[in-house]
Amino acid sequence: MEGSSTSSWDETNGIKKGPWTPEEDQKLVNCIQKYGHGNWKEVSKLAGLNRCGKSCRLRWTNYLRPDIKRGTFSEEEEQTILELHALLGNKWSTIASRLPGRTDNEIKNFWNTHLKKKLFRRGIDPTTHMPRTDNLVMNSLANIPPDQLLAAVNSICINSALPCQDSTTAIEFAKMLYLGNILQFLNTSNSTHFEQYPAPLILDSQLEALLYSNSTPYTSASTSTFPNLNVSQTIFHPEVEELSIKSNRTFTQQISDNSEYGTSSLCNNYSIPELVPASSPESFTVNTEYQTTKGNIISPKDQFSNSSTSTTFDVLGDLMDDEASKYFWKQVTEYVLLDYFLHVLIN
DNA sequence: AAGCTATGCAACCGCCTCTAG
DNA sequence: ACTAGAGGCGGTTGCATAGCT
Repeated sequence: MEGSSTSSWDETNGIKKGPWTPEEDQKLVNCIQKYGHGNWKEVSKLAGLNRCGKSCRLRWTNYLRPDIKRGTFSEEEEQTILELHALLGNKWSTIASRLPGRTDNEIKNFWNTHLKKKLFRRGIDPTTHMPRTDNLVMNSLANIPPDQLLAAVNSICINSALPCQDSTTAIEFAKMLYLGNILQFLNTSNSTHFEQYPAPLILDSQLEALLYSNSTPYTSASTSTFPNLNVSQTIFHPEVEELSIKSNRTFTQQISDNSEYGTSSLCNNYSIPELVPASSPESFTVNTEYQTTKGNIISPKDQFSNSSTSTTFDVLGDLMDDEASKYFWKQVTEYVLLDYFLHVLIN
């Protein structure tokens, strides 16, 4: 940045603006070493700089000051910023006063470019430092007639290993689906594995409005038909860092002999079959089990009496045409979502 | 290799507060 | 008590560069 020749001039005052040159820096440093910096307008004049006092002050405090610590923030510094921000909000100068050698501008930039995104990915609202599930959409679920919610959630979970039995479970499940959608939305830009399959879910406009405006009430299931819960077009993204599943799991496939269908690709702990439209596999089965954080191996049926460790996906038709392909991936998607949510419940 | 996009960060802008006259 | 100017602060912009297609 410095040394660039893109500086501009303030037409009205004949004051130079833009990036500082090394010569200007040297003049400013020499002047401050000689006279100090009581009056910035005076500093600018004494240094022979065509800069306003404000610009000189900023250059000194944010860049030239000898006690500035440059380079990446340490873990401790990061933690301090997080704690102080939770306490103080965007009081950058106050936060900077607790971090020797760091400027408010540097901390502000670090927050906006790194920490905010990090918190968001962890499912934490960077403004309130509270879990992001505590929002209007979550609360609005309680206003949807229980029977409609139950029906809607189970229509999404069709063929899944985990049908909801009551509206309370349905609400909890809907919340988790929603959370999954948010996480998936935040990470679609990194997805390469599924790019050949139906487009990943982008949050629909109504949901997006709820997220960012916090003003549109979620009306009713009958008119909205659960746009935010429409996971049928979603390919869940298993590469999400925060979702990295710590448990060991195995996905095995049972494939008919004449099928070319069955090459696999490993994504974190998931082994998901690649779609190779060729001869028709009749079905394949996913077997899964879970390891808790305490190391116990359990199966879904230990948690939900009607669940199974094994789910079979049927493939429609003789050929994997577009419709069959979509149907197939819909099932896989739902299963992977369920798999993750179950993991969350267990752990 | 060239063009495009995303990211990081220095610097600016506008508003607020403080203080000297 | 009032006012003008300087300093301080948080938000925003725009440029340089890295990474990707």
